Amino acid sequence: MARMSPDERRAAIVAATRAVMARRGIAGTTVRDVAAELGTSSGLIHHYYASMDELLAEAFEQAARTDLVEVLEGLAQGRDAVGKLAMFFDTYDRGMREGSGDFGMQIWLDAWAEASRRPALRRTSRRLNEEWQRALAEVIHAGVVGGEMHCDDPDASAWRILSLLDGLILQVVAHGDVLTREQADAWSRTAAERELGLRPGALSRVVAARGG
Amino acid sequence: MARMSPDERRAAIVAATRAVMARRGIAGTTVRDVAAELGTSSGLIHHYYASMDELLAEAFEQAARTDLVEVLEGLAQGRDAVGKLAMFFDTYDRGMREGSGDFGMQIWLDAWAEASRRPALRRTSRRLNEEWQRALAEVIHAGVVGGEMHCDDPDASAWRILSLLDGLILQVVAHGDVLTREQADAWSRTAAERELGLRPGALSRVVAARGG
DNA sequence: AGGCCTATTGGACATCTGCGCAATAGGCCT
DNA sequence: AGGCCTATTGCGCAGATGTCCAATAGGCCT
Repeated sequence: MARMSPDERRAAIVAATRAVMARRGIAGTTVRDVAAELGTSSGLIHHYYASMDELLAEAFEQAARTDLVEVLEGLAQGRDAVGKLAMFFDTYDRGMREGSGDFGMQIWLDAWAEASRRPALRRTSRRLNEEWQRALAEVIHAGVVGGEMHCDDPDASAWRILSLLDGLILQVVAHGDVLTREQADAWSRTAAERELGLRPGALSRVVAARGG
Repeated sequence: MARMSPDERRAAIVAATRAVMARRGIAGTTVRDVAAELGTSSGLIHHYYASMDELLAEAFEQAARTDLVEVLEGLAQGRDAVGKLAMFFDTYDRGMREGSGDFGMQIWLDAWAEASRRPALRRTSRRLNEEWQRALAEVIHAGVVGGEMHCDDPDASAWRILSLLDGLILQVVAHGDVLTREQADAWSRTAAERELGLRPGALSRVVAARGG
C-alpha cells in the first residue's frame, strides 16, 4: 500500500474501522477485518494503535461525534429555547431515518453493552452521553431563564428526556416494529413538553418529513 | 460428576449458564466457563445443547422471565392501581440492587445489542419486553377506569414509563456513576406520576430501602 | 451376574483473536 | 548518489473459542 503520512494513515484506519463497525457492530470488528477493508496488513494497525480497544473507542468517538455535531448545529438554528428544542428532535429524527439508519443507533447499543468490558470505550461512550445531556440542559436552563419553560432541575430533565429517547429508540432498533420510529419521535416530544410545562404541540416537527 | 437424568442435567446446565451470564454477560459466556461452573466437562454441554446460541437463548429466557415474574408478583401485592404501580417500582429497584446487581441488567444490554444479530435472542427479548409493557398498560388501564389516574393512551404511557426506566438504568449500568441507582429510581417514579396525572410523591417507595 | 444403554469424560481439532517482531521498502534530506 | 528514518509487510506466537469424538463408567434391565 502507498506510504502515507501518519495523520492521513490514522484517518484512513479510523474510516475503515467505522465502515466495518457499521457492518459488523463494535464487538464483531477485528483487526484483520479493518486491515482487509483498508487493503493493508494487520501489523500496520498496531503500528498506529496500541490496542484494539483504543482503536474501537476512537472510531466510535468519531462516528458518535458526527451525530452529536449534527444535532448541535440543528440546535443552533432555533431562535428561542423552544425552537432549539424542536430542532433538536427534528435533527435527531432525521439522522435516524437518513444517515446511517438503524446502524447509526446500533453502534450505541453495542457501545453500551461493551462498555463494561472495554474501559476506553466506556470512557468515550460516557463522555459523549454527558455532552448530549449538557447541551440539552443548557437549552432548558436558557428556556427557564427566558420564561419560556418551567423546570426545577434542568439537569434532571435533560437526563430524563435523553434517556426516554434512548429507551424508545432501543426498542425500534433492537426489536424491529414493536414501536415505529414515528412513535418514538412523537412520544419523546410529548414527554418533553410535559416535562417542561409547554403546551401540547409546542415541540412538534418544525420541518415536514421528507420521506412520508 | 454424578450421573443425572436428562431433565435434571438440562436444568443444571441452564442454571450454571445463568450464573456465568450474571457474572460475565451474554457475550462473555463460554462453554468452558459453564462447564467449570458446573464442575463437569465441556463435552457434556454439547451432549444436551446442539449449539452455544441455543443454550444462551434458553438461559436468557429463564433469567429474564424470573425478573418478570418477580415484578408481576410485586404488582399483585398492590391493593389499587397506584399501589400496584408503586410496588412495581419497588420490586424493580430492589431486584436491581440485590439480586444480581448491575450485572442482572447487563444481560439486557447484551440482549438488546445482540438482538440484531441473533434471531432467537431477538424474539425472546422482544417478547419479554412486550410482556413488561402489557402488564404496565393493564395496571394503568385499570387505574383510569377506577378514576385513580388520567391517561389518554395507556399503551403509549406504558411504553414511555418502561423506556425511560430502561434508558436511565442503561446509564447506570454502562457508565458507572454518571447517574446513581437512586436517581434512576426516583426520576422514573416522578415521570410516571406526571405521565398519569398523579400528585407528586404518589408513587414513592412503599417499603423503606434496606441498605440505606 | 451379565449385558446394554447412555451419561460423562478429556482431549483433539480447526479457527479465530490481539499482538509483537524482524525484515523490507518508500521517500525525504544532505 | 548515498544515507537514514520510518511506514509497511507478513508471519509467528500464545491463548481462547465452538464443536466433535472415541473411550470410560454408572446404573437399570433381564
